[in-house]
Formats: sequence, structure tokens, C-alpha cells
Amino acid sequence: MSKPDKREEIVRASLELIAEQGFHGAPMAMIANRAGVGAGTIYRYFENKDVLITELYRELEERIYPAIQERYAAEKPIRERFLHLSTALLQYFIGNPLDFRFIEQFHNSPYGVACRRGKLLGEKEGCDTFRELFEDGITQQAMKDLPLAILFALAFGPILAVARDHILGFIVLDETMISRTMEACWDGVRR
Amino acid sequence: MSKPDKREEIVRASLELIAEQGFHGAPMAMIANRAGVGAGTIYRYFENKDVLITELYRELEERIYPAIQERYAAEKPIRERFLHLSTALLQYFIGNPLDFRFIEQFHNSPYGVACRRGKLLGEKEGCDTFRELFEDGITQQAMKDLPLAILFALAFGPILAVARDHILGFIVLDETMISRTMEACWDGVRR
DNA sequence: TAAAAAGGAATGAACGTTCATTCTACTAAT
DNA sequence: ATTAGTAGAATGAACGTTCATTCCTTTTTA
Repeated sequence: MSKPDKREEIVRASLELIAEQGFHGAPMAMIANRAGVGAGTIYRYFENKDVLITELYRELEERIYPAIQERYAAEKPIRERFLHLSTALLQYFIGNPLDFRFIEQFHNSPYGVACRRGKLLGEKEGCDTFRELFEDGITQQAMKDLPLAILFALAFGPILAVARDHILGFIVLDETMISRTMEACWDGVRR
Repeated sequence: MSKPDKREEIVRASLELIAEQGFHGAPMAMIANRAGVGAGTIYRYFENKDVLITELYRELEERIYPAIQERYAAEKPIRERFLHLSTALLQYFIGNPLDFRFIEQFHNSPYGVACRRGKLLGEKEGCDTFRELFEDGITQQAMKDLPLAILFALAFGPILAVARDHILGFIVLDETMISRTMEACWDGVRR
């Protein structure tokens, strides 16, 4: 097993365990065990558990942004751009349930608040595409003239909720149901 | 201090600590300390920590349901009923931030999944008012003909998100902003 | 004064982290 | 080509801490 392999195994094992069992159900010993490495080895790659978790979150973000921006056309009408981005995001979550579960856990933890703070008040690249879309939407009078945070809530709130329900098996979202749900989200934000 | 007082103090202290610091930041010793009782005393009222937490959640539910149903008129039009209920819910959360923070923590924990499962698939009274409203809304063709879980997501998703943003201080929701936000939610679910 | 309630030190399990040791792969010397 | 030496990666038992829970003593109540 080559050097970067171990790091990768540790990250993968952490994602699996935390997504499936929550932070409580993922002690370092268990992560080490599932990764097939010694407990001490983790500390050769990550200073401590916090750093491991924060790093994992960062890596997930970097997988998501390109995924939703694929085939995104910034010159199309607001409505199409919104439906493209939000549908792509929901589909990413459905296609990568471990990523979704981990991100949810992360957001609802002490780590998450600092992160939210940065996202809403600060610079933080990545969500920029959504922010630009909403700012354009307001300027072009295609969307309701509400504070950005509220538009985010109207769009992301339902997306996260249906993704959770689907992944936990409470509902089944097929292609057309996804599309109808995202149309409903658009009704929420559109003027 | 009379007998039921101690129990009440324990529940209050648990709510405060868990809402402010999360489950991690609320060890039994600290709860006992803030409640002004001995650590062992808690176990005279609650079998263990799980029972304490579950019981606390149950009590919060019982405070919320009456609060949102006050002055609710089941014979009014769907739109008015929806705006009444959702506005009342958001206002309850804003007025009782500790309750809100605790409920959020609870939902995003092992406890929460079982609870969700019961809410969506099962009988469980309490959310009945919302369920009836949505079923009426679909029948009367005032709301989109989507699965109940998705209508719930479209309505509650944004409510929870804006409540969180307000309580964490990212936005300020005054009377009119609340009203405009709930109108936007209605646009999401209405036909 | 007997019984119930309250208190808080004691207990043991679980956890994150450390560190002395072992293993591995590569280089230098013969 | 073989051996000896070395650096750093990997290991996992051991440590100290934290926490829920228990248990025995003290206080209050009836």
C-alpha cells in the first residue's frame, strides 16, 4: 500500500462511519480498524480528530462544486439556471448518500456553526455560483426581493429535507418527482 | 424546594445546556450543577440520560402544539390556514430559541431518526393539524398534488432554516419579513 | 423514628492521544 | 551481489481524562 493510500483509507473510513453512525459512533479506534491501519497511524496524517473531520468536509465540498457546475450556463435565463443548479445538487446528494449524511452531521455540530457564519457573512468561495444567481435574480426582478439568507433558506431548506427523506427511505424520488419538487422550490423564490 | 420543583429544574437545566452547547456540552454532572441538585438526584426522576432527553423532547412538543393551534380556524380557506400555522410555528421558534435549538439537536441525532420515522409513516398525533391541512389542500386543488413528505419539506425546510439563521444572529426577522417569508413558502406549496 | 429523598464521592467503561518499539525500504560499503 | 546501516512510517498497548451511573451517607419528611 503506497503512502497516499493510507490517508485515503482513513478518510474513506471516517466518512463511512460518521455518515452511518454519527460522530458518536465513530471513535478513532474504529476508524483505524475499518481503514485497516493502526490507531496511531491516523495521527501521522491528521493532527487530531477535529482536523481529520474538518479536512474531510473540505474534500467533500471540493467534490460537490464541480459536480453541480458541470454544463452550467451562466447566460441562460434565471429560471433555467436555478433549476439546473438545484437539481444537480439534489441529484448529487441522492447519488452520494454518505456525503450527504456526513455534511448534515457536520452542519449540525459545533464545527458547522463557524462554517455557516463564514458562508453567509463572508467571502468563502464555492457557494458563489448560487450567490451570483440569486443576486442576478433579484436585479433582473425574476426573484423575490428578499435577503440572500432567506432565498437560500427557501431553496436549500426543501432540498436538504427531501434528500434526507429519500436517503432514509421515507420517500422515493424518481426523475420526474425531483423535477416537480425543484419546480416547487422555484415557485418559492420566483417573483 | 418541593418534589416537582426539582424535576422541573432538571428539565430546565437540560434544555438550556443542550440548546446552548449541544449534547456533548451537557454532561450529567453539569446538568445537576445548573439545576442545583446532586448528580444522583437526577436518577430519582429519570431512569437514564436517554430517558431524560426523550422526555424533554416530548414536553417541548406538548408546549408547541397548543401554541400554534391557538386561534386556528379549520373552516377558513387553505391559504389562510397555512399562513396561520406556519407563521405561528416560526414565531414560536423565534420566541423560544432554546426550544428550537434543542429540537434541532434532537432531530439530528440517533433519537431523531426513529422520531421522524414515526412522524411520517405513522400515527403520532400533534402534526395532525398540518397533515389535515395538506390533505385538504390537495383535495381542494389549492395545493400541488405532491406526496405529503414533499409538501412538508417545502413548508418546514425554509421555516427551520430561517429560524436557525435568525437565532444564530445571521439575519433579523421582523414582523413583515416573517410574513413575506411565509408567503414565499405558500408560493412553494400552492398550486 | 421510620421511610423517602437528596447528595456527591466512588466506580468503571469508553475515548482521544501518546510513545517506545517494530517494520520497511532505501542507501552505502564491501 | 551481499550485507550493514539508517530514516522514517507504522503500530498498538498504555495513559490520562471524561462521563454516565451507582452506592452509601446524610438530610428531610411524615
